[in-house]
Amino acid sequence: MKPENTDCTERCPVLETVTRWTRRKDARPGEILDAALDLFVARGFSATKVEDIARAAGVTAGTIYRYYANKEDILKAVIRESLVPTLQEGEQLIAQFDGSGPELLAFVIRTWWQMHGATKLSGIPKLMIAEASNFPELARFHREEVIARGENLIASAIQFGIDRGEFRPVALDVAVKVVVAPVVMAMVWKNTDICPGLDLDHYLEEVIETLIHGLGARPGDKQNGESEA
Amino acid sequence: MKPENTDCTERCPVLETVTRWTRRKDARPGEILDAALDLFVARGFSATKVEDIARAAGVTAGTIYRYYANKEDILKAVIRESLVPTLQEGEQLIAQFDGSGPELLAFVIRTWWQMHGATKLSGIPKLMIAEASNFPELARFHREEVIARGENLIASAIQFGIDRGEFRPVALDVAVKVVVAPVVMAMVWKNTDICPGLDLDHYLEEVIETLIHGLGARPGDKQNGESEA
Amino acid sequence: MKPENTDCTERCPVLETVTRWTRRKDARPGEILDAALDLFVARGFSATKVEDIARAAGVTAGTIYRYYANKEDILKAVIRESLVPTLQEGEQLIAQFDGSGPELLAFVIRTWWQMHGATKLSGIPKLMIAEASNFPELARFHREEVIARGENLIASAIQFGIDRGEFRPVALDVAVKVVVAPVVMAMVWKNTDICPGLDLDHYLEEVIETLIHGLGARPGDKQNGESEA
Amino acid sequence: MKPENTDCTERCPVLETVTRWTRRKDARPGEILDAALDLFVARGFSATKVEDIARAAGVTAGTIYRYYANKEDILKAVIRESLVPTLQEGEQLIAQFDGSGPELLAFVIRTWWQMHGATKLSGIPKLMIAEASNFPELARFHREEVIARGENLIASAIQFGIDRGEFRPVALDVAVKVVVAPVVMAMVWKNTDICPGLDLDHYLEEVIETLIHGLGARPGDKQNGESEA
DNA sequence: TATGAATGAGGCTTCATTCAT
DNA sequence: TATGAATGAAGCCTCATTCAT
Repeated sequence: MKPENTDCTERCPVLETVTRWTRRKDARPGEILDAALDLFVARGFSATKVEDIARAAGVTAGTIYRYYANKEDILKAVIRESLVPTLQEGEQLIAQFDGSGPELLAFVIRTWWQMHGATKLSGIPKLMIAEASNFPELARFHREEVIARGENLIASAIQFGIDRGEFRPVALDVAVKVVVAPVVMAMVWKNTDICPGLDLDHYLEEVIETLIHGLGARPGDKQNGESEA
Repeated sequence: MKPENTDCTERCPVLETVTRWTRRKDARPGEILDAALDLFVARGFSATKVEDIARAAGVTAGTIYRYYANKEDILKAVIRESLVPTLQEGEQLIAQFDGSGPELLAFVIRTWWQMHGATKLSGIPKLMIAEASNFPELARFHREEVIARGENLIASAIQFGIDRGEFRPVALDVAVKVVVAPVVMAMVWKNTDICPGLDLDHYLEEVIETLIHGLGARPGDKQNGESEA
Repeated sequence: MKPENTDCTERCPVLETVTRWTRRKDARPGEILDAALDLFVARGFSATKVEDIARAAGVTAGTIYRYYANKEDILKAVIRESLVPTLQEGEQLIAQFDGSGPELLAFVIRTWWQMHGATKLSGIPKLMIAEASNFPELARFHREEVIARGENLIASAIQFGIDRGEFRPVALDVAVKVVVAPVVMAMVWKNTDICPGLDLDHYLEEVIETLIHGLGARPGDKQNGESEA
Repeated sequence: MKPENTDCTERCPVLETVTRWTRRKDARPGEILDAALDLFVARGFSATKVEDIARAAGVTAGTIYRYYANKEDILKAVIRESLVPTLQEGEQLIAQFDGSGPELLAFVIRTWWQMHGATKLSGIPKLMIAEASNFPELARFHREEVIARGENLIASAIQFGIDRGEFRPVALDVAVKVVVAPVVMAMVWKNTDICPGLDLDHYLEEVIETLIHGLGARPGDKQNGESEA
C-alpha cells in the first residue's frame, strides 16, 4: 500500500548550520509549494502527507499551516501560482514570432514544451487529470485561466495558417484538441513511468511533423474566403 | 461525488454475447470490481473508501474481504481483469480486417474506441496515470500486458501502410505514440471534466484524418524496400 | 496544566471475559453518554479528550464515531437526552400533588432535587454554565426545552400560592429566579469542590424555609382579587 | 466570539481613584490579565488561545511569556489579583456601616454587587465553577482567600441580626450559603446568556426582600441569649 | 457466505511554548 | 523588551481491516 518511500529530504546543507529561525521567511511559501508540487505529482494528492511536504521543504508540518490553511489550500496554491506566470511569458514570446502558419504552430508547441514540458511544471497536467473531479473549483480555475489561454495561442496559430491557405479549414475547437493532446500526453508520460524508454524530444518532433502535414491544406480544400469556382 | 449507479448494461451490443468480466450469477467479485472501477476512476484510489465500494456493489465492507485481500488487491483486479479480455477480442477483429494501411489504422482506432473509449473501461487510463507511480508492479503489468499488446496492433497497421508505400517511413516506436496519445487523451477527457463540451466523436474523426495524412507518404519519401533510384 | 489524571477505567469485570464483539451494541450510545457526562462535568468540554470518554465507556475512540459525528455532537446528545425524560416524570408527579401553595413549592423543589440534584444529572447546570456561550444552539435548546419547562412548574406553584393569599404578589419571572438560583447553586456546588463541607440537604431545607417565608404574604399585602377597601 | 474591547473604565466611580489591578504606565501585565479575564470568562480556559489573549491585549503571544510562565499562570494571576484588592475595600466599607441587621445584610449584598457583580469581575464565579476541579490549588486559594472572607462578611451581618433578634436563629454556615447562592447566580447569569432577558437589578432587590423576610425572626423563635420565659 | 461493530494505526490540524533577532 | 517564525506534542477524526455472529 505504501509506495516506495521516496524520501525527498535533500536540504541545502549550507542552511543546516544556520539556526532554524534564520531561514528566510519570505522564501517559505515558495519552498513549500515547490516541495508540494513534486510530491503531489509523484504520489497524488491523497497519498501525499502534509508532513512529507514539510520534510521536503525543510520545515515541520506545523509551519506549513502558517502559510496555508489546509492541505487542499496547498494544492490550490500549487496550481494557481505555477502556470499563470509562465503563461504570460509564453504569450509574449509567441506574439513576437514571425513566420508561416506551420512554422508558428511548431514554434508554439516547442515554446510550450520548453517552458512547461521540460520543467517540473510538466507534472501539473497529471495532477489535474487525477484530481480535477475531486476539486471542481480548482478544475474550473485551471480550465479558465490556464487551458483556455493556452488553447487560444494554438487556435490563433491554426487560424493563421488556415487564413494563409497553409492549413485546411478545420473546426478550430476540435483541431486545437488534436494539437493539445499529444503534447499533454508527453507531459503525462514524462511524469509517469508509463512509457519508460520513450525519447520525448524525438516524439515531439514527430508530433509536430505529423500535425503540420496532417492539418496541411490539400488540393481541393475549400479555401477560406475563396470562391468555390 | 457519488457517481451515477452505472448499470453497466449500455455497452457495445456486440460484446453483450461475449464473456465480460462482469458475470451474473454469483457475480459478487465482478460487481465489486465494477463498483470499484467507477469509484477509483471518479475519485482516485486513496480517496475511494472500501465502504463506498461495498455500498456501490450492494454489499458491506466485510464482504469485500472475502474476495480481495485488501484495497490494493481490488485495484489490481480491476486493472488485470478489465482490459485483457477485450484486448483479445480486438486483436481477432483486427486480424480479420482487410483494406489499405490508412483504412486499417482507422479501423484499429475506431475499434479501440468502441471497445474501450466508449465504455467505462475508458476510465482506466486516467486511473493508471494517477496511480502508476504508486503501484510499480501494477504499472509493469499494465505496460506489458495491455499497452504493449495494444501498441503492437497499431505498430502493425503503421508498418503495413509503410510497406505498401501509403505511409512515410517513420520510427515505429515513436509513430505508435503519436497515434496512441490523442486516443488516450480522449479517454482521459471523457472521465475528467477537463474539456466539458468537447464532442469526442468529432474529435476522434479529426484525429484519424490528421494522423492518416500526417503519416501519409509524400513525394520524395524513401519507400521501404524500394531501390532509391 | 494537566489536571490530576482521573483515570475512569473501572469496567465491569464480567464483561471482560466476553469478547469485544459480544458487547450489547444497543447499550453503546448510552454508555458513551454516561461516561461523557461524567467527564464533561468533571473537566469541562475542551479539557475532556474523546479518548478519555471512550476509555471510560469501555471502548476505543474510533467506536464513538459510529454513534456521534464529533465531540460536539456528544455534548449535544448528553444535554438533549439527559434531562428531558425526567422532566416529564417530574411534571406528572407535581401535577398530582395536593396541598397549599407553600407545600406545593416545597414539593416542587424537593422533587427537583431528588430527580436531578441527587443524581449525576446535577452536573448539567455546571456544564451549561461553562459551555453555553461556546454552543449557542445548545444553550437555546436547554433554555427552551429544559429551563422554560422547569420554571413553569415553579411559576405555577408560586402563582397558586399568590392566588390563595399565601404568597405576596411578586413579579413571577423574577420570583421564579429567586427560587431557581439556590437550587441550581446546590447542584453546582455538588459538582465543584467550591464548598467542600457543605451539607446540601440541610442547605436545601433552609432554602425552602427561607423562600416560603420570604415569599409569604404579609399583613397589608394587596391580595389578588381582593377588593382594596 | 470576540468580546467587545472592554475599555474597563466604566466601573464604579468610587473605585476609579483607588488602586485597581489594572495599573496604567508599564501596565502590560495588567492589560494581559484584563484581556485574559474577558476571554477566560467568555470561552473557558481551554478554549481560550494564548494568542487571542495577546491580540486582545495588544501584544504578541511571545510577549505574554515575559510576564507569565505559562497559560495556567495567567489564570492564576487573573484569579489572585482580581478579587482580593476589592475585597479589602468592601470589608472597610462594610465595617463602617451603621444600621439594623436586615439593613446591614442588604448593604453587604448591594456593595458586593456594585463592586463585583456590576463589574467584569462578575465573570470570575463562572470561571471558577468551570475550572475549579481542573486546578485544585487555585480552587483552594479562591476558597480560602476570597470565598471565606466574603462569607465572613455575610456571616457577621446575619449574626448581627440574630443577636438583635431581627433574624431567627439559623445555622450560620448554611444561612450564609442561602444568601450567597442567589448573588453568585446573578453573576453567572450576567456572563452566560442562560437567562437572556432577566432584569438583574430587579432580581437582586427581590432576592434581598425575600432573604430579609425569609430569615426574619418570627413570633416564637428562640432568641439568642434570651431567657426562654 | 455476509454482516457490521469494533479496532487501532495514522493523517490532519491546533496551539502552547521557545528563541534568534 | 517585543516580535513572530518555528517547533512538536497532542488531540480529533478517518478508515482499512478484523472477527464473532
